[in-house]
Amino acid sequence: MLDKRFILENAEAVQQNCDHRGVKADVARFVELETQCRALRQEVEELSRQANQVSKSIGNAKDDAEREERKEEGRRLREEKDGKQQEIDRLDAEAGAIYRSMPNLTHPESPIGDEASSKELSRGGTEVRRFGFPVQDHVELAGQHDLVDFEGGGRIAGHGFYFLKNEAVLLELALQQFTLELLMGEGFVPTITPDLARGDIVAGVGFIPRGPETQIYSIENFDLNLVATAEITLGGLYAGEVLDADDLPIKLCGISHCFRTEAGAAGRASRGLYRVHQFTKVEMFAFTKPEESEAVHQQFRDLECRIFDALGIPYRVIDIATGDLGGPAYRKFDLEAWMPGRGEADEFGEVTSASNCTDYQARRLDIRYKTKGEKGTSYVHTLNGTAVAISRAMIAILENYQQADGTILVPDVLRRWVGKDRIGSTG
RNA sequence: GGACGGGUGGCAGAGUGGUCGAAUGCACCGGUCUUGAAAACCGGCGAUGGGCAACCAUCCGGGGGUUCGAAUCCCUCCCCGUCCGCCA
Repeated sequence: MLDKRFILENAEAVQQNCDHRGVKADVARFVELETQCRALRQEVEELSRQANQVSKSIGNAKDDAEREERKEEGRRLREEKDGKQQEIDRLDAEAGAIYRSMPNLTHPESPIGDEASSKELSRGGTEVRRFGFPVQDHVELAGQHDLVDFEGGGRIAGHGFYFLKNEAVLLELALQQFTLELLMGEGFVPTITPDLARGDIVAGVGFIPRGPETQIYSIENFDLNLVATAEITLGGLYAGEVLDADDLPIKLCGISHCFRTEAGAAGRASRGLYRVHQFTKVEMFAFTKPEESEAVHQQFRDLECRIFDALGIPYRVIDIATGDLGGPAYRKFDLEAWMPGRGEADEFGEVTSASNCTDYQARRLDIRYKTKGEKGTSYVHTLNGTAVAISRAMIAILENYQQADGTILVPDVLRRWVGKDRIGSTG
């Protein structure tokens, strides 16, 4: 959510921002409705005041007749007030629909344009490898070493589900351990979050919990949804609360399973583990003061880079263009890892994403902070970033670390937990 | 899942139809006293929206209802606690 006052005072800039982001929102209409509502609210206030006065005067009415007369007057005033209130509710519903569709403001450096305008900012420390042998993709490698059972997953839950097996299981746990250790060293509080969340939390973070285009699975007969990311649970953690400024920034990381319907994604590059309905992810999340959020956003990006540098996987960092930003994001950096199995045309695949949502989510979730000795509260800024999404990291590891003899090396930093340095036998 | 008890200002905790936005205590802020601090005493102190201000409106878990009037009565949902059941 944007600040309504800001919209009223900067309608043109807000409209331009919506246009840049490819969002159809009639800002002028919103301003008109909001202005009407404000006037009506004044009238409702005045009627409330009068009605309250009448009610208070009933106690000292001199007889029953006067009492009845004043009751009638009270009834009349409340009725008039309710009528106007309904008018407000009607206008407000229309204004609210426009309001909710407005995306966050945008960082001045974000490239303007559609997906193709996104800008590469940098490359990771690991050079793209030249293979002297035919490259296999992760599905072939996983089959060869019995690491993933797609057929089994399909049988029990449908296409897009899978069993991890053998070293893939060890790799998943190793990735979690490695990432957690690194983040805890940076002051993140580790959590394992619920995998389900109530509808209001899901919506507050910015996902649509139900309906035809939803990306979210929901539980029948319960107001519960399978989370698409721990951003939902971590962001919702302090919904409705006023945090102490001295406690900021609060940096959390959360392990959760992530469930996505991937509605409408059929046909896109989605072989194997790339686009699945369930995976595990370690997510970073921060609540900050407004002036801190840019720095924390950079930190999130740097941590993502450190993780993939440590894993020895080549990647590029992308500054996402306005047309490709989700509603809550003010600015977004993606890491795209080199996945040689994807083929010449599209060898980089998204592995992480770090967004600064400024106060957009906080306003919707009502998360504020208060500075001791100062009056009033302000909205915090929220940030989220992928530390590691296991399924995609797994693709990158399998494909980048494959050897001429068909074995797969285990990245150095994971060997402690995997307990071996190579998947498959060289003999 | 069942029974009962609860959800009120930063916290604790009164308040069961009418000057209640709400006693009291703690915390907090200002002052007196003190070399300084503590204690004691005096004063202040909820949030949001509108207004330069006086002031006004709204807010007692969420939503709905009854009433001239609701923190208070009714319905409903959510959450917390205790006990019982079930269970890894």
